[in-house]
Amino acid sequence: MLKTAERTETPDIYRDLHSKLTMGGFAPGEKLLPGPLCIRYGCSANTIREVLFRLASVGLVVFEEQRGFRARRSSVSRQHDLTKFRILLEQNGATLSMRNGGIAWEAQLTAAHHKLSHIEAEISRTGALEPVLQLWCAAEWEFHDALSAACDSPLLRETFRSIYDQFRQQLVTHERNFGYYSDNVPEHRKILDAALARDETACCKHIHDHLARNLAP
Amino acid sequence: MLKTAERTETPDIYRDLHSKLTMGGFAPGEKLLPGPLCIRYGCSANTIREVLFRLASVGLVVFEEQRGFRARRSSVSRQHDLTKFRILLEQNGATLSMRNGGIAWEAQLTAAHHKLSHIEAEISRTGALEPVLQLWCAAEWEFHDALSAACDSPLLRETFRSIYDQFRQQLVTHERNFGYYSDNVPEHRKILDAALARDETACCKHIHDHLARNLAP
DNA sequence: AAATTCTGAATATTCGAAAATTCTGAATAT
DNA sequence: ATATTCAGAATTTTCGAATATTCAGAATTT
Repeated sequence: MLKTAERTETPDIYRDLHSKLTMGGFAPGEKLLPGPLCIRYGCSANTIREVLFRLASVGLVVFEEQRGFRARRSSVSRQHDLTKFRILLEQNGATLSMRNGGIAWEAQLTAAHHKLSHIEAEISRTGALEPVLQLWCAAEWEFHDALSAACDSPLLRETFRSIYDQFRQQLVTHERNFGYYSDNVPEHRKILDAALARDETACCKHIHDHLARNLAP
Repeated sequence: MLKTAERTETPDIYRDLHSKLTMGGFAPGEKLLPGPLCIRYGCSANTIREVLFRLASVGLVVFEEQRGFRARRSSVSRQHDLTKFRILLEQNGATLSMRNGGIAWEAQLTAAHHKLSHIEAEISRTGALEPVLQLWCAAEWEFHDALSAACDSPLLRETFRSIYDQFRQQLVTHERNFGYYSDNVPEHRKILDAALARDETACCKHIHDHLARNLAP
């Protein structure tokens, strides 16, 4: 009924922190103190605590009994682990989609790729990622999500969402360009073509190659 | 410092509810009301809420904005999804373990199997699962966990733990015997032998066959 | 010097109650 | 009959304060 102007709704707090965590708004391992966050969002410690528990459940935040919450620490081995696990899920999701998916899936995947390639063409042309960063992130997720969209496994998709976000969170701490590479354009293309051609082997290979550079350092 | 006799520690509440949820202590979809649980454990609604959030993060409980917590609903399609995902993770974890694992892993796996087969022999002999139910559950988990123990992927293992528990939670609602089958004995044996022989194909096949009956109904 | 104990400050957790929301079923209207 | 409205009850969510725990550095002891 009565709502203070500065009061932020709980789901909004969740979204805002989620976005900050996946876009480099916190340093790896940084303590997430209820105090300052209460002030920032105009709510009580309990509400912050609840939101942080929910972020912990998708792996972006780590909770330790009696010592609060931290943004995930980053490490090379974690980067590798996330990459390998992501490859596993994405290859499997795509393979199942290629088997189950029909016209609707092809349309969804093609549409997602079209949006993404349009944005990536823009980035190549201007040479600047910044102005379209939000758009690019959303489009890149949408494309990769669409790959698994017809796999018919809620568990796989939910797990993939979580792993994708953690992967992204990890990446922004290591790389300057939020994980954007100019090679993305042909790579996304190859994945799309193989998927539409129902070439499981090729599609898995291209997914692997697309992500493999994160296994190097 | 001063602790009431009936007061239960938060980690204990978590463990107790976790165990109830995976052992059929709640009906599928049953509402988990803070009120009664507060009384049961002698704590405030907030503490219960926190524990339920943590159980939601491992998938045993479902949280819906403004309408509280429920034990997971069960369905055939969820059973299938859990089974397929579990097979994927377990095959992958075992395969990686066979490649990375050394003597220590073999020893751990053998030990886990030895315990498990001892208990299962006991069950076969007496025909009664009940008296050793807790032991059997722990041993069955330990064996399946040991399969992935040397896979060198914390993410895979953590995800597997969560899926295994949800699988179990699902099973107890459909089956009378908590998922115990007399065929378990030879099946576990085959998995063990293939793993020790580093026969990846055979091991994956036996893992699949061991779980495949959950894809039927 | 190294280890241990103390101590105040900072932080995390829990509480009991207030506020907001959803649910239930009876009363009314279509 | 079916649908809609509307209290009252039950439940969820949030709050502000009280309690308990951890942390960091000074003081003490080995």
